[in-house]
Amino acid sequence: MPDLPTERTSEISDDGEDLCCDLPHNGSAASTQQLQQAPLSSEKAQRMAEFLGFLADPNRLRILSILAEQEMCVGDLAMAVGMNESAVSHQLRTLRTIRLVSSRKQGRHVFYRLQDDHVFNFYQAVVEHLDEPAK
Amino acid sequence: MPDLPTERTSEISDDGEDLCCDLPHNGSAASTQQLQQAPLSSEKAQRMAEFLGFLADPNRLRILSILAEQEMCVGDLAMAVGMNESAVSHQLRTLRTIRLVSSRKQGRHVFYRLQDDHVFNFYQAVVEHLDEPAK
DNA sequence: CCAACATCTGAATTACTGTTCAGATATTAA
DNA sequence: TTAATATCTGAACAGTAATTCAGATGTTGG
Repeated sequence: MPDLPTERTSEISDDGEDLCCDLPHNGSAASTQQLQQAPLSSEKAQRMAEFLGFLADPNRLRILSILAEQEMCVGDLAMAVGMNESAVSHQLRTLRTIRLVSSRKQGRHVFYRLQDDHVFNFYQAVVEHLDEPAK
Repeated sequence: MPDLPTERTSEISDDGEDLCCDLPHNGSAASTQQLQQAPLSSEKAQRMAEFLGFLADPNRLRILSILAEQEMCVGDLAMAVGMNESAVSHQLRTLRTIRLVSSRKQGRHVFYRLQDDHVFNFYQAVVEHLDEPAK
């Protein structure tokens, strides 16, 4: 894990009386609390984190990047991303569970594809996000 | 990242519809591989996963949701999200390290805010994504 | 100076997640 | 039917990440 060079360059030291922490923190919860809309509800934050978490894996992203182009079966996917089939199958189960992909069976093969345009669009958004220049 | 060691040596077995796996997988890579573009490079997938992974935590999202509204210091953030200050500080260090937030020091307080509009916009995109109806 | 406060840090514990392994299920050809 | 293929599954393992804890650093007021 990267570490930050512990930057501690502050010369400001006027008595910051004007903003929030005029009182000791643990006693003045109420006064502090009225200042904004509540943070993301725990429940919603949970859903968001879950969704992002499912996207936040290199191998899953590579799988999705392929499925964004074309439908593909498990074995070929495994080959394309360089994982063994069991691992791919596990990941696909995950992706299927949360409805990021759907599947259709044909003979002994199971073909996977992105669940819908919504998924595709979001995937594209992330790609473009990181493609941006001067990041 | 291991390669698939499984050996498949068999024959064609068509069931009337031809898509990919007419041949055992490892022999027919070329025919299978007419992907328009290679899957996401490992390196890029890694970066994407890293970025998404940093977002994929309920507490970090709640912190960001607050900072999307206004600058805030550590103690107040801790109170707002219901974590102790040490945990928040750890998370903020993470967020600072990857440049999702920046900070300014004022007296004994350190105020955090979103690093830039880019971060804000992406955060909003995720929020809207999950706000969508009939998901 | 000292005491209270705000934040930060490292280490340890805990919790989570992805992969591997061994084997189960299902489909098809011979 | 059996053998080969394709996929799936659960359990164990390994690596990673988040939280807690105890204490360190820096800041302000008395």
